[in-house]
Amino acid sequence: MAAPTPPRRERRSDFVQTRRRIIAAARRQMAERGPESLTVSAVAHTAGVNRTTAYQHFRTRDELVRAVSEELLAEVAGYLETKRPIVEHIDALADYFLAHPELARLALYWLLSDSPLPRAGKELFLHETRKIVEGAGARADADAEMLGHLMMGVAVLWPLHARIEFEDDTARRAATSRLARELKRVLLYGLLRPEEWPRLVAEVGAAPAAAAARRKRRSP
Amino acid sequence: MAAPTPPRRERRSDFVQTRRRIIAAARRQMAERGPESLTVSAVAHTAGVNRTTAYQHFRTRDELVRAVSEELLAEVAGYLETKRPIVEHIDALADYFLAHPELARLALYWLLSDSPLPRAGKELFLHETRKIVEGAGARADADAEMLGHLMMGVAVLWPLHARIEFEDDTARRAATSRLARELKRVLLYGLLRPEEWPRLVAEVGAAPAAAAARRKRRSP
DNA sequence: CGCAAATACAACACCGGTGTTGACTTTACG
DNA sequence: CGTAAAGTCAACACCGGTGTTGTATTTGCG
Repeated sequence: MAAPTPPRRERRSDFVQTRRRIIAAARRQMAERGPESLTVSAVAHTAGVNRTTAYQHFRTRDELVRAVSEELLAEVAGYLETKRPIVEHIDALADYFLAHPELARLALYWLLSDSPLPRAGKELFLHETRKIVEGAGARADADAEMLGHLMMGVAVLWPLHARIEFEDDTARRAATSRLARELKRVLLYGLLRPEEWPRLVAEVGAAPAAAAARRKRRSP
Repeated sequence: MAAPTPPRRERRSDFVQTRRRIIAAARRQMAERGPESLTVSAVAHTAGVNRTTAYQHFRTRDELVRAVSEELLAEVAGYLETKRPIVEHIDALADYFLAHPELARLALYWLLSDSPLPRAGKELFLHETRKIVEGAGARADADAEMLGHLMMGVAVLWPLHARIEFEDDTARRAATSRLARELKRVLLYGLLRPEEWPRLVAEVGAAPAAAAARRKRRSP
């Protein structure tokens, strides 16, 4: 009576491997054309698996998309863990996003169709900019959340754009490091010479105090 | 012999007006769900017009999308004409993009499916950042093209994101002006305090000479 | 061996779109 | 009035997807 379900033997190895193959194919397809246009038929085909087999692993198309999404999200979270503070790994991050257009397409998909997961993804991102702004190295009057949106814009759009703009991977990576450099430059020094734009300065306020001041105030 | 085509009378007024209605409906639909998911059926329906009538104006779905796209592109070009230098109209621009999510969706559509028009749209945008960088008010070592990509990212993503994030228009506009302020702030002063990030400074180079120097060199 | 899980395959019902066609109605204008 | 353009309508062929079902086939393991 201990086990009303007799220990059913399972051919786990194959099952798991097939599932992996399906997810991998789905992932490739999501990288190429986005989750919206993922079709179970195509996924099954490129996975070298019958369509009905795919339906045995994922009851609906949507379930498949969600499975891939969750896998991706976990991966990114894990990756970000290893990169602190991220401002010192901008190049690595840029390369990472460039190498994983599925992320960009997924983010877009989320953005365009308000599903439950997007919050998690966005928070993952904003969390990082908040840490920077709240740290000692940033200017005092920065707006972490809005800064996050600035960053998110590039992070999402660039990988997709680069794929189209540059044929070979070498050129893509070169352009990406150019972008990363400009990002770093802007973060450090800004773009405009304040003395030439008095009207802007009036709107934003004069050169701000440093965030470091806060820390110093705490432990003088 | 002057007129081999006898002056065919045309009921222009209705024809033109119907066409307008169809385009307007298509535009609304593109703003809501993007050009990919535009369907002639839905457009005809919301235009209060029979589906076959729509097909009399635009032979294919694609032709309809292209017509709307061209109209939009022309509009943006016209709008940008009136806003020089654009850095002094960042709020107006932000509001404009926020009010026209069709643009963002179209840009995305272009970005994701390398069609012929995108170049024109992207160039329209990069043209503006180039003018800024080449003007006297920018720092000397800015990379106009890459800067353009930074800007394009927000310009495209923010309107879509704001639509989802904020229910009412007031909140949307408030958040947008917050974003605009942060953008201006970053452009003027950057985000990071260089003295706290020696490694970044080493990568990018020290505080750069001003672009104005170039001008002064030319006419001392 | 023999069982059961994992997979394959074909057929089906269903959906929502595209683009076409032919016959009908409305309406402005010469 | 008569004509032709503009629009309506219903029906059709076609496509490519989804999800289901019933019947095979392979394969690992007790």
